[in-house]
Amino acid sequence: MIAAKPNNRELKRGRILAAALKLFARKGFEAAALEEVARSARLAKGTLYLYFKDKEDLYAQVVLDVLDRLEAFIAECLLSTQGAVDKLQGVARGHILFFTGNRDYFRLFSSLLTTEAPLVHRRLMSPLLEKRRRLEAFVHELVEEGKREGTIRADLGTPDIAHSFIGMINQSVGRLCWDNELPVDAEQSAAAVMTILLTGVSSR
Amino acid sequence: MIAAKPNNRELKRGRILAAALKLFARKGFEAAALEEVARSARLAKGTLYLYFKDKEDLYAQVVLDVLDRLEAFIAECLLSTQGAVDKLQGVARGHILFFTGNRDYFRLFSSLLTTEAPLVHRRLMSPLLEKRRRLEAFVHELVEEGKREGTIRADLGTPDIAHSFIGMINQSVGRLCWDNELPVDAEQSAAAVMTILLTGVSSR
Amino acid sequence: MIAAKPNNRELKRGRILAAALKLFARKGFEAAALEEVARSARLAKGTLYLYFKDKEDLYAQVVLDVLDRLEAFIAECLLSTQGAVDKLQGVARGHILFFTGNRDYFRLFSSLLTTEAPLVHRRLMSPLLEKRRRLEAFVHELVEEGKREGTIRADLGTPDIAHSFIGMINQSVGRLCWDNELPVDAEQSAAAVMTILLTGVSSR
Amino acid sequence: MIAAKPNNRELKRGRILAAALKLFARKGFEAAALEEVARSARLAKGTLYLYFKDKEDLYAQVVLDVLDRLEAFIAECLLSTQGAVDKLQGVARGHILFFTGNRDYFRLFSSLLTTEAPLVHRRLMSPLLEKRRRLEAFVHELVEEGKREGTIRADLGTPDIAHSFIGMINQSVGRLCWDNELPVDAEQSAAAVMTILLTGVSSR
DNA sequence: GATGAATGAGATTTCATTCAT
DNA sequence: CATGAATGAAATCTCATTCAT
Repeated sequence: MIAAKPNNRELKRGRILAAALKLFARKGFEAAALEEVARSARLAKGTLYLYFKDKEDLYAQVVLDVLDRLEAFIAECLLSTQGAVDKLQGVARGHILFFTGNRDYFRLFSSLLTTEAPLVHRRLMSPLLEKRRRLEAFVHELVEEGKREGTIRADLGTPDIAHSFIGMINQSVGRLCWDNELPVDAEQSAAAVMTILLTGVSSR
Repeated sequence: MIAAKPNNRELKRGRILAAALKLFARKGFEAAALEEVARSARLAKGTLYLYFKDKEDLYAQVVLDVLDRLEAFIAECLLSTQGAVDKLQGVARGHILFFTGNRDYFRLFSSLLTTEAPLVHRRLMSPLLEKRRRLEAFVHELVEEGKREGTIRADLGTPDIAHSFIGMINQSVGRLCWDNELPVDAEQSAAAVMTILLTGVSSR
Repeated sequence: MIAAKPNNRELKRGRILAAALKLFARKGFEAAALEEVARSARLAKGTLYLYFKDKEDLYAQVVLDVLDRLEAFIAECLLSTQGAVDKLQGVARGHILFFTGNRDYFRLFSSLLTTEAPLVHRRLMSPLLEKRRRLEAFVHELVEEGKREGTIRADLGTPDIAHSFIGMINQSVGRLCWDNELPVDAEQSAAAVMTILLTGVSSR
Repeated sequence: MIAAKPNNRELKRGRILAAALKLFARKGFEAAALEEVARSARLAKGTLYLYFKDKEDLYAQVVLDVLDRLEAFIAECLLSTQGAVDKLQGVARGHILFFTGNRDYFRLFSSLLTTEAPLVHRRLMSPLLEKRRRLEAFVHELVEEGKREGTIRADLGTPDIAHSFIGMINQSVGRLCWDNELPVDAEQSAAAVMTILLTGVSSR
């Protein structure tokens, strides 16, 4: 009984986040109207302000929420992996599965890089960028691990390798998310990325 | 005297495009205010409408302008190249040089993928997407050429290779454009991308 | 308490309609500024849009409102009339009383015929024209009734008679509404119209 | 040769007046754009201001021009008439012919009564109202003449008769101008008006 | 005289945010 | 806690008018 109230609050907060995600992802920060977020969450407009300070705060929370889910999902994908290369493939599979599983996640993530408006307020954005950086740092680590294991070439710069990997995954995800007609086969896509990353495309 | 007028007109049109590029790139389509574009171009608000039908038209022209420059620049970078691999490196160098030369170009280009609002009006966006598709098609062609030459492995899917290449370049450009402190060495960056793409990161 | 809210809403809607009527009547559709309507209704500009979709919608509602009142008023004027001629006189008295009672009604009604701008949007105007047509149709009916009764000459075209009657009333109303100094005696004016209509002005 | 220049000026002034008439009549004073007037007159926008002080002045001149034509046309219609009743029929015929001959004349004339915007500036509108009043005064005179001749009943008020007549004509003209499908038979319409006016519609 | 580019005031409309209930 | 009516700042776009050429 005592637990019911907070649960209720969490429930509504979740409804708002879900509604806001959909709208921010599809229309962008500026064009998304809080009116519609509220309607979609079956709440009154004014109620949003009981859960979030303002529009930017709501946006930040939505993004943080998605980043949390991404991190958790990736972690789960890595549970039964062994070795740096296997883990990298897990990261690739994880990303592809996560984003193709809900394309709004991807749209939001993409716009994260470009929307400058909320970026102005660094205090809000810094935790977001923090999170993003941690994901990148994790890939860095895996590459380093691979080098130590001897499975990854030591003569290439770790940042170069890490960014190549991330770029290939992003593109892969992007292709699957934008082209609606493509059948999504995360396993196959992750495998293709790993093959090219590991062995290169040169015929020798 | 007769030549002065059209020159003048082109001049002002250029001022508007430059001002708009800066703003659209930094704030996005929605958040960019025409008032500020006008002020930045040292013209009155209403004057913009003598050169562009409305905000969307202005946006479209800005993007078309940038895409034209990109295409021309890439073409120039490919003049003295020989063979598919060489040309791919030229494309990589071209992209990196072009976007790091003016970071607003990159910001605009990124937002092109995410901004949904103007996408609604397909008539405006279709030529833009057309142009983007042509760039991708060109990379596809180069990969095929490489396969025919025997310099690129035939056992990998052309789309997989092409998208990996594009993803790596984008990430490379993105890194250079977002991290202000990085010294930009397009030559070195393009070389790193090509090395990884061609020979892979596996130690075997 | 529960009843207070809807009442309040209706009250404000009425304030807006009244303010808009005054302005549309005096300045016409284009020249009337919503800013002034809002000020006159003691509301903020944006509040108008909680009650009406846009300016055209507001205009349409104002006109519909006036037409409703006119119809109701005429109906009331006909309650104790007997026979076609008596009813026609009732219609004349009703019109004259209604329009001279609030000259803005007349101004709005006049502009209804001439303003082209909102006419473009037929969906809005069609119900208005519908209403106007019904009033005309009613006069037609009365004339037919008079012919059947034998009180109105059967050798004249019903449309000619009806339009003459309407024209005479309109002019009468117009004269009373435009010339401010004229004392308004609806009874006398209606009687004069009916005398001329019935017996003509020829000395034989 | 000396006459050519002023002719040229008169020619252009005429083109502007014609273009403005069309636009003012169809869109009303506010909605008519001088840009379009200029284009339709095959002149530059700024040139209009060499012929007219401002938009209101142009509007006033257009209306004066139409009123002049109307007066001249009516005068012509009265050349071979004899007696008050005959002259009144001439006036009716004249009006109907004039306005149905160019419906823009009618639309402008109608809007003259309702548009308040230019009315504010009385100095401009007073000559217009002056002209309108003269036409009404002329009808008054004819009615008085008829009374003196013994062809028109002396027991009815002259203003009542005059306004009835004018109202009937206006309605007649309006019907013919608004209903596009009606065949315009000025002769027949004028005759119907005169019959009803003279003999009334009562069966006794 | 003629032009048409430039101006900027002003109009409509949207929407984040507040607050009385 | 929840509501949603109200606000008013801000944005886009139009157009009468001016003025250098």
